[in-house]
Amino acid sequence: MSYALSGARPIGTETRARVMAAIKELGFERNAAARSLAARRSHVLALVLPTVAGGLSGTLGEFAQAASQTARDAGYHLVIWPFDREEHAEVRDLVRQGQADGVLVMEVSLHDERIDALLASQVPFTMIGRTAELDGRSWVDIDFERTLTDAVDHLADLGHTTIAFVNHSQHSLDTGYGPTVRARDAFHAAAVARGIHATDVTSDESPLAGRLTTSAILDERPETTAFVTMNETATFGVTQALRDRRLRVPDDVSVLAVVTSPEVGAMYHPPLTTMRAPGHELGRRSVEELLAALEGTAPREAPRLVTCALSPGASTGPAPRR
Amino acid sequence: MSYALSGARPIGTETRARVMAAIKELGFERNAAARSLAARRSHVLALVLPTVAGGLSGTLGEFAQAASQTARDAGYHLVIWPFDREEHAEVRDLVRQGQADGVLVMEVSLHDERIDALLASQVPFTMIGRTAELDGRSWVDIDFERTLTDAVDHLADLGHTTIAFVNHSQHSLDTGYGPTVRARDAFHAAAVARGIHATDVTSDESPLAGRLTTSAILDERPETTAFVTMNETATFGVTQALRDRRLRVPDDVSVLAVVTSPEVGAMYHPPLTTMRAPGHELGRRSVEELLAALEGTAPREAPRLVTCALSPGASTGPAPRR
DNA sequence: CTGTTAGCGCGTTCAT
DNA sequence: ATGAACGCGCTAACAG
Repeated sequence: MSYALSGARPIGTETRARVMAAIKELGFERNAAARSLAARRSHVLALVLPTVAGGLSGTLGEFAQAASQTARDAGYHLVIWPFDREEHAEVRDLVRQGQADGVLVMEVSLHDERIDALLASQVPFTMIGRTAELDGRSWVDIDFERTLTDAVDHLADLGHTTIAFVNHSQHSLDTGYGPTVRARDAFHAAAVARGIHATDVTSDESPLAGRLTTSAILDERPETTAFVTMNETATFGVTQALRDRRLRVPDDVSVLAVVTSPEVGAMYHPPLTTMRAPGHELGRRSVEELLAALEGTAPREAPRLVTCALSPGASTGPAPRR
Repeated sequence: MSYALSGARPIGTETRARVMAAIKELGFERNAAARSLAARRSHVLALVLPTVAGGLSGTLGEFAQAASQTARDAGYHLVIWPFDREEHAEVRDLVRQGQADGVLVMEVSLHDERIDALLASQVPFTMIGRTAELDGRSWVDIDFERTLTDAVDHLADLGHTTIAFVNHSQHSLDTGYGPTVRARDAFHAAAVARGIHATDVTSDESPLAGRLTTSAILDERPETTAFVTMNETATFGVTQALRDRRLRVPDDVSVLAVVTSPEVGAMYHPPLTTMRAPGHELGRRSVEELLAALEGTAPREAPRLVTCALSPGASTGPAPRR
């Protein structure tokens, strides 16, 4: 068939016109299965994530949109494929069966069996996040070190000397979830660098847990004047606990929510100062990485670490006089 | 090849064993493209939704999980396919090109061009929600009539006589978004039935909009003692406005959030009484509908309308004495 | 119950 | 610059 028309070799202008006309008239559509079979390539990228990863939150939406767009511009479809955590094999088989050409893996932990399976089968993939071991792996991630450093600096510059950090759950820490581990370490390092009295705690992803946690911190360290939170759900509890104690934000206590969005910050009163999760950038970059791996292009040395920018709200202010 | 083994016809126990052994040893995987080509069926169901439909919210997660599971049990993959609103043709072409066998369409409006395109091309689909016209269309939806009736009844039973309803945006009403239209109408009908003084307003999907809207209602109708909200984001503003005016929940004013989840309700203080969006049920039912259409099975007459159950919180109570 | 065979609709290579 | 032929790896239909 004259189907090389679809871009493969030089074509006569007139011939092309004839073909295009025929295509219109017959309402012709290229068959994806036949193309995939012949070309040995599905032109599908799979975005796999744990089932209901906190319910496909706002950040995911932004990420997926950017990734989707980038993929489309390159002639690929991005499809979101939810899997339970235990289904390592299924993730790998998506590619081995030719359903997808490559995989974007979200919510990776420091030791992630899905990644082991992918590596063992030589399946092309890019991680959103990082395993502990990195060589030979393609990834993009939030720069937690930089983000937490900036967060601590912001508060230290405002005169705060005792800062608490409300992290993700203990479970996520125990299972080696990268963001939890990295953020904790970075917070500590930044606090030491600025001579800050630091408290860090984990909290389950619920407002109630955040409230209890915050309450406990205030009991133990009443001199705490600032909270950095990296737990969207628990943050609701943090502000509740402050309200319970008649502590005003930001006059008595400052709250800085990191790796979230101003939109979420706007749900509070006053609106939270946030450090925005760079979902868009991560989405674009991760697809670029994966495509480079797929097409054998040299994995261009672009930044793999993306930072969260400070988005001023009304929840951080100068430390109160004592 | 003896591949009918994979379920198509009776097989000798021993033959089966031999084949299975060979499969293990060679690490064999069936090729999806070849299967699709030969069988003229991709075994993929596409869940299409507008790009960043409010950021793939919590309800979507629940829906997707259930749909995904149901599809898998039937030997299908459910893949989430984000599209911009304007890309009607692309949605249709997914199936025409054989990328997917059928489509689940989310966020359908009363007059939805995507649906028109699907109908014109005879593509199998099921709507999550309903167009105005329904015949020959497969759908499942939330029972807004019932939900709003239950909501009004709940509050009326508590003695409230003036109730305000905070709906989705004016834009969604203007563009004929089913839930917005149906909920408004149902609220009115229910209020009339119970002799309630009803106010209904639309609000943009932001806390600020919810706050201003609520404030305006309280100015105009200070006798309002209860709010029904169907706008997750704006509801944050509703409670802020009440707090601004020193109105206590539920002593002075009751708040009932419908078509949301107790988890979201828990982000409030006190926790909101909610009517839970039946994401799980909708996900399961919608895939069942679509599969019935695909496999030519008689579209079994199961309920297409699913109701939201009341989940008690602490934000509704008896109407205050005047 | 089991072995064999003919396409499915494209990409690709080989002629022209 | 174009047409023709082959085969991607399977399913389904047909013999045995």
